[in-house]
Amino acid sequence: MLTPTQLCKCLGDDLRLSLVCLLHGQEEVCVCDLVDALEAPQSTVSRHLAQLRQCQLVVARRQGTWMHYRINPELPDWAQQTLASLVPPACQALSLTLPVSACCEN
Amino acid sequence: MLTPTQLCKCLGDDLRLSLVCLLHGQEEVCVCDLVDALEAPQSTVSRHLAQLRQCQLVVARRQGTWMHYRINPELPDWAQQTLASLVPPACQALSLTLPVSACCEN
DNA sequence: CTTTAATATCCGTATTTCCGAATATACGAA
DNA sequence: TTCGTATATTCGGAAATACGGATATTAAAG
Repeated sequence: MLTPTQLCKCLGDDLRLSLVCLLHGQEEVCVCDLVDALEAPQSTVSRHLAQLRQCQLVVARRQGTWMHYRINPELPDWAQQTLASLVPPACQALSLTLPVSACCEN
Repeated sequence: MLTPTQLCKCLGDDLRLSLVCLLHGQEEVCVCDLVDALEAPQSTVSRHLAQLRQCQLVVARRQGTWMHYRINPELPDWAQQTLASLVPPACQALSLTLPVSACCEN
């Protein structure tokens, strides 16, 4: 189960916080779009996504070869509220452009 | 200025999150009480407090040889809201007993 | 000035975290 | 099958972080 310390560890890294911000804005985003948006190596993005998955912060859905990620909709209330407080200022601080443009159909 | 990533880094450690929880409950707490409450070496507590101070998460007031810490009352709204969401579940997850009993007379 | 108490800082070591190229895996199409 | 695309995992090294005993600093008291 997700603890406050774990959540903060997850969010205490620019790249992971960026991922969470990008996902927070919309239903689902696929990995290739995240790689594009962050201009980071695919292995780096994938590794951080795995970490977020392990904490249950995000969930993944496979569709063919694509993986679609989204914020875990079953997050406890305190975690959802934390994200709600943190994401808007984080988007600004990290200069993220939302929403992510979709490169992969669907 | 405090960024969301920095705040999360600060809170992403059991001992620092415990400190923040203990402080969030009351006006001011002095270092000796924090050391008592956490049963951690004084140098460790002091080092983490320095880190929290550096991020402006807490402020200190000297009174004689004692130092009294409190949550920075001028924290931006998003940070205050984050603490409000995070502290209650953190207190529980970290099994913290509040309030801290005062060993040093004011 | 000396001593004592409270707190901060230093510093060497141990641990954790991060990185990204290389490689592996999963899947659809031919 | 075999190939190509999307994504995940591995792995060795670099960088950041945590630890706590020893020491320094600060201030009150004698």
